[in-house]
Amino acid sequence: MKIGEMASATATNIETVRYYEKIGLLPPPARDAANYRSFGNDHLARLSFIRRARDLGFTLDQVRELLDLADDRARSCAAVDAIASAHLAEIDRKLADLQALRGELSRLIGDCRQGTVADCLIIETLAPAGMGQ
Amino acid sequence: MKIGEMASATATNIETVRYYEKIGLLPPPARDAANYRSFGNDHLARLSFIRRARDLGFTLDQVRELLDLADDRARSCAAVDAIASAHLAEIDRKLADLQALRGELSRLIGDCRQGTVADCLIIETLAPAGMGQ
DNA sequence: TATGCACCCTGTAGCAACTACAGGGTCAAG
DNA sequence: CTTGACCCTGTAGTTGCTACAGGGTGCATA
Repeated sequence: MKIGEMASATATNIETVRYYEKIGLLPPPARDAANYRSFGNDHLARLSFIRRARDLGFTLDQVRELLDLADDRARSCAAVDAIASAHLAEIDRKLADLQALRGELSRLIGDCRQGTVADCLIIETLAPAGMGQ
Repeated sequence: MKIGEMASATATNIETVRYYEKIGLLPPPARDAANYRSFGNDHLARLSFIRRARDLGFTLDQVRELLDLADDRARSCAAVDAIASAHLAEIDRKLADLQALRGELSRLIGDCRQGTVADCLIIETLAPAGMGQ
């Protein structure tokens, strides 16, 4: 199939497919007479894998590792589990950060009295004492 | 004060200070005889403002808007509130995404039987039916 | 006096993971 | 024969920095 077909089959941008090829995540496909890329089902499967892993928030480097591991069917699954667990820990860290942020920000907004900037508590919180007058 | 002093006073990288100047977030300071930047308290206050806003997750464009608003002390605080509220909504969106992701990923990891890759459920979930054998 | 060290300067390239052109070729339909 | 939908390569832009390379300044010490 041509690049447009494979891209839309995986809800991927055409440029992104070419980008994955360029960075070695997708092997270079055969070319037809017009020099158009000609992908097979193996490419489609690999691209689907990449997309799913990306949707789960894995980095491209992690995807690369997962793809390598997936190719070695006899190997222990432990390495796969390690990558996924590391990723989960990272997500938990981000969640905690974001939740703390949300708390601070919503407290700030809740305090807003809708007056002028001069006594805006949001600005006041951001500005160090004495700034701007 | 020189750049190093201001940077350490605000827990900012020296390069970041120069970067903020370059993109117009900090006004260019005076220079001394050796062409070193010479910052005043107004610069320090402005940089503190920027850092606090960044710590709250505002983008540099939002910080720029907030700084503009903060300078206009008579203006209504509503515009400030709008920026902060938009940011809060964005954080909530990210939180929801991340929580959904976390759920999927932890379910995946919980299912792992620690066998070989051939019957690894993580790989199986990522790979489309029939890939890799 | 030399020299070592901490500090400063400019300018450019790199990171992640794409996205968006510019400038061109190919192919089938009307 | 031209219009439109595709495809190609290659480069530059995005966000918010960070990391050099290659140089200058200023003070203390041997």
